[in-house]
Amino acid sequence: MREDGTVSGIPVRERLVDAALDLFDERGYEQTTADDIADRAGVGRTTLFRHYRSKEDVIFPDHDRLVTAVRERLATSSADTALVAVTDAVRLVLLRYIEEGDRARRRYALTSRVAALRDREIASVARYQRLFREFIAEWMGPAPGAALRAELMAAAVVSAHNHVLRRWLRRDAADPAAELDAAMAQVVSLFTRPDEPAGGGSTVVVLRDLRDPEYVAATIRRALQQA
Amino acid sequence: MREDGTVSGIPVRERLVDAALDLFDERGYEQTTADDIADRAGVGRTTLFRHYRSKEDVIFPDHDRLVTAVRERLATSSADTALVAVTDAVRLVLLRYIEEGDRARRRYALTSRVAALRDREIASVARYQRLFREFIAEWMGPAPGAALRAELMAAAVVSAHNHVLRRWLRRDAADPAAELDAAMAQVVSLFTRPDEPAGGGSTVVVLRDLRDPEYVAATIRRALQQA
DNA sequence: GAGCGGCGCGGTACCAAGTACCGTTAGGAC
DNA sequence: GTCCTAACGGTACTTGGTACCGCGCCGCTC
Repeated sequence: MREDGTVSGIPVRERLVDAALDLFDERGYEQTTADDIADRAGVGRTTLFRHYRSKEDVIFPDHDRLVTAVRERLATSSADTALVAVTDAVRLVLLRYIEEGDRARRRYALTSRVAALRDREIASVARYQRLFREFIAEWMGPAPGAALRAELMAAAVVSAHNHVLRRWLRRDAADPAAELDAAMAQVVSLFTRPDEPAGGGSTVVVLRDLRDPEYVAATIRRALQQA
Repeated sequence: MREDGTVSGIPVRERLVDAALDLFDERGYEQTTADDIADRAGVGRTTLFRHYRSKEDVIFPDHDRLVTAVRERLATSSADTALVAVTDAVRLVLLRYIEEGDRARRRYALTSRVAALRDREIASVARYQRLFREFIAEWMGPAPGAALRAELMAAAVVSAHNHVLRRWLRRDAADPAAELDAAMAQVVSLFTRPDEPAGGGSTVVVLRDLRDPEYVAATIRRALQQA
């Protein structure tokens, strides 16, 4: 208990987020000033800007740390496991949003209504996309056309993420992690096809439905012998 | 000739753009105030905000009109010519940038340095992407998985555009229109393949380098047993 | 207990973007 | 000339964001 009357042991940062979300819902984003948020949280305006760089930042997750986590996950991968690393990394982001639960959904409602917040969210996503683009480009190597393929694939990766995330936010996805895996499998299958020079001698096999493993193995043998 | 000394018959909007670009180069974006820009253009600050919604807007193209042009181009298409319309529409955007010539390159240099301007550019691109997503989704119809495919394809379309545009901005593209056509052909070929539903129990295996077929077969067995 | 140093906080003052409003002036129609 | 419109400039205001200073609390040491 403090002498200013605020009884809660809730940290200042959390109180600010709650205050901001409540006020944005009540009056709208533009109609809410930084003073309003600070007042409701029971702190001074200075304190708000000490904890968050801007009024928008209050309701957004800590993208800096998440980007770092993604970068680190990508870094711990060899050429063999590159696509696994990408899938893991993008799942990292999705799970972080899901952990937020209701807060993520309230933010989604806001970003749907307020252009400034939507732009902000998009800019954040672009940072992830850039990370994936650089990683995939390095993985693909300097082959002709690889730069474009890397850019397309990175865009597809974050789009797959966004697609599943939005479905979860709208409560249309019962098992978002599984949906993300499926979406990522589709992305991977899109960009790793045997037709073109698919980079440096990669072998891609796509099989419809689950078949007898021995049949699969035989198919693989044939495919490899053709290559 | 006017009595305030400004001799030029150059329109106010153009003078403002030139003034802004010059000042951003000289002092940097943040170090340049709206007053500075207006002063150099020989107008009042009020006039600046009459012509442009914000300080950033001064150096960006009129995306509102371009978005409208893209929407109109997309609207005049049947199901048969949908992909042609998409290619035409995205070429429309590329050509508009190219028309700007040096101005587009100066803006590119700025967006590379200034985060606020980069975010702004990204937000603009997102609007085109949304347009393409909605158009492609409608074209693909309500088939299962179409929403995701539309999202992926829209992302690929704008990524292809951005890739070629950046190459032209860096003077790496001699014939940007041709490069865009090639990139768009690649995008279209990516998303119009006969194999299809990669979601319904398909198994995708990617192996880097050519290895012993028996090793590959063993890997496949393991993968299938996990599934 | 007395001193002390760091840390989180609040207050004030300031800057710059953007808005609202009002008065002025140039230029065309009649 | 007169009236009307449209574009411009100036002033004042709101608000996000920064810089700076001073205060109180806490734990530490002596």
